[in-house]
Amino acid sequence: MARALRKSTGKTNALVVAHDPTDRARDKREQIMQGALRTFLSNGYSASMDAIAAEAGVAKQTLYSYFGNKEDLFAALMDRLLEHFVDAGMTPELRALPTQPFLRKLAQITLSQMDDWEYVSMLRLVIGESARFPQLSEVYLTRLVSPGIAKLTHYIKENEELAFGDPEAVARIMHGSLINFIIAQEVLGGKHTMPISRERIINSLIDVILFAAQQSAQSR
Amino acid sequence: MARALRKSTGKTNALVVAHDPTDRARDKREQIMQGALRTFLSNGYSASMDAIAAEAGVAKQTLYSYFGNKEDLFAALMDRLLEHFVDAGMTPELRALPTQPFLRKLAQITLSQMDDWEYVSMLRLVIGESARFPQLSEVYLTRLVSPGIAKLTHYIKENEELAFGDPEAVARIMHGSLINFIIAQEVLGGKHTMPISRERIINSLIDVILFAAQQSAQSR
DNA sequence: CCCATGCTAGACTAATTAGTATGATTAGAT
DNA sequence: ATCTAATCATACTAATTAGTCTAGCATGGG
Repeated sequence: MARALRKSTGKTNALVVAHDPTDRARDKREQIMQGALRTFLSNGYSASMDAIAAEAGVAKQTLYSYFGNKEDLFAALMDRLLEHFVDAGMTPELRALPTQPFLRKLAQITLSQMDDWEYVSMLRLVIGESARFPQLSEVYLTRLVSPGIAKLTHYIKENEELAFGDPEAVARIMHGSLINFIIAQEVLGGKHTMPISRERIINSLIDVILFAAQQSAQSR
Repeated sequence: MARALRKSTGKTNALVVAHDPTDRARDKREQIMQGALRTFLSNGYSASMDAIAAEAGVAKQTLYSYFGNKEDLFAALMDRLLEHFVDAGMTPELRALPTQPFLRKLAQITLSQMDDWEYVSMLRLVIGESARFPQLSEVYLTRLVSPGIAKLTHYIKENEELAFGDPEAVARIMHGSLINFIIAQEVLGGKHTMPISRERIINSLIDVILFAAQQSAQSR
């Protein structure tokens, strides 16, 4: 990407946002990505370039001057989108909580993504296009899923209240049950067909994990 | 579907399978559906009618004489496919097993679907097309997921070794963690990116559930 | 003031696609 | 043998699509 190094050297226009050529390009690029994001997330990869240009409020030619072709645009977009969802999680203050509140908070944060239309659409897109774009799935797994599981695994290992024989497997089970809840309820519309509150899922998950941990500790 | 009631009244050809007009139509229909199935599962709904006709070894016109249009064909197909996966499960001999072997067997059966290309492709398709064909997701949830969870919930309720406060939530967690394992490992290709054996998942899931059940029973 | 650059609008190409039409071929029923 | 109905191969229409091209417009830097 031809991004010059120089920063803006002097602005002229007071009303409009400053427009260094570099800034200008960055803004256009951003504008395109916003429009493309909405369009792809709404319509899948089959969204037309005309529709994207219209949604972005940009000439079709401009799309092609910023991104060589549809696939490049899609790839760049999904890359950025996934980056955006990379879990900041496992913050120090979260880590400082006692086990039960920690697990509850973690589950709540995970499930709060259900309310994010972009996240839900992204999930559908990643799964739906996983045959055509295996690379996309791979990035999703590598950037989002794997680190999340790794952190949870590490937490379980470090926490002597959670003495499981196979921390990684337990982490995957916890994480998986939550992600699948999002898929069933939001992606597939289960909230209409077979609804259940997320509190019930969270409570039972925590109960099961903590009870099992106690028993596991006892039986060693 | 114009299926005449009369059965075949006399066969002539010894080599070729008997061809009552009715049987003939049923065979053609079957032939079309087989081809359409492979094509849709490989390429998603964007599979072309020409490709389907070719794969089925049938003239395109014949597709349209059996199914009014692409969407009808797709709907009929997915309907039948989902029907095919409706869980026979929870057989009497399974039910007769002690709790631990029962849960293990149930999990094994669920995860054995990972090895079925049709099942994995169906999952991808149902999720991927859930925005364009919400009806498809609904049928999937109603026919496959809901009954499975209901049966497991019922089993938990009836089994005094599994005294959970919220059997349905626990059933959903168990089921969800297994389905998500299939999605992550097979649909998204996690078996290459972040592999883990299904035994570890099954063992940990059973451990967690049984330990939690013991503790739950103790603490009441 | 002028010019370079990026943008726009819209026409255009070539390919693909759902669905239709046609005329030939086949095969079972009488 | 002949009639009928299904099927086939193929060509066609109309719509859509990715990607290109062109000519004009805007704007900020000199």
